[in-house]
Amino acid sequence: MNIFLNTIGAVNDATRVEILHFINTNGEVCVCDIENSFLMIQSRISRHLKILKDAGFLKVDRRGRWAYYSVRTPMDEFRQSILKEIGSLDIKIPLLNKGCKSE
Amino acid sequence: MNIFLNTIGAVNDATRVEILHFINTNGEVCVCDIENSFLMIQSRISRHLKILKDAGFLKVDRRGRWAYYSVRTPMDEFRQSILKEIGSLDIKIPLLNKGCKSE
DNA sequence: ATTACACATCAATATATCTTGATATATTAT
DNA sequence: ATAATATATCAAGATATATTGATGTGTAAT
Repeated sequence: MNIFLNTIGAVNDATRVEILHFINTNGEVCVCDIENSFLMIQSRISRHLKILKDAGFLKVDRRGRWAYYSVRTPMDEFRQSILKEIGSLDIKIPLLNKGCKSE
Repeated sequence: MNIFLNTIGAVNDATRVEILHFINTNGEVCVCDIENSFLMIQSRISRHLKILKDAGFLKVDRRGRWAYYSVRTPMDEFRQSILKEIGSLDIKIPLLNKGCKSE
């Protein structure tokens, strides 16, 4: 039950649904890209990414000073059905706006 | 987005997941049966049933002074996948304990 | 070693949600 | 009409969750 509620709770927030859809659409992005695209402060983004990661939707790959987030693969059927449903909604997400000052 | 969050929010609560699983297991039940099986006060049950109904998981059939709740049919693929996932969890639900004082 | 950037976490506050008891409404039997 | 049962809704307090700014950690360049 706890795992279920954790999974469900992660997508029970408009901001997280948007971020998840953004990553699912754009593929691997780093935190500063999300920060720059959504115009939200970094700590807020970071917190939401942690929740989505802990719930099994995202994975992180740290390379250098950046943390690259992407949709976790492989993914179980239930989480896939949630992703599919989110994809079918007509959610407005910002354009990818690269935010890292050096690379 | 709002419909999605409403659907998700309805199953983002242990009590509601248990009630939903209970109805999915036992078929059509009336409110006093749930009240008597779960040993919860009536207003609490009623509130949760309303949320599950408004989220598209349950339907009501009023006959006489009773309100009979059951899983809504037909049900879209996404809600079905949620029900399926809940069914796969190992959720403890009480035995059906008929509670209506007359019938 | 120092500076700059990327990211994570903490603590306080704000906001939303759940629970509960009381109260209201509706139906049926007498 | 009155009483009893079934159900719904309201308002208050309790609890959980989100947001924010500050602070901490790690990496890379100078």
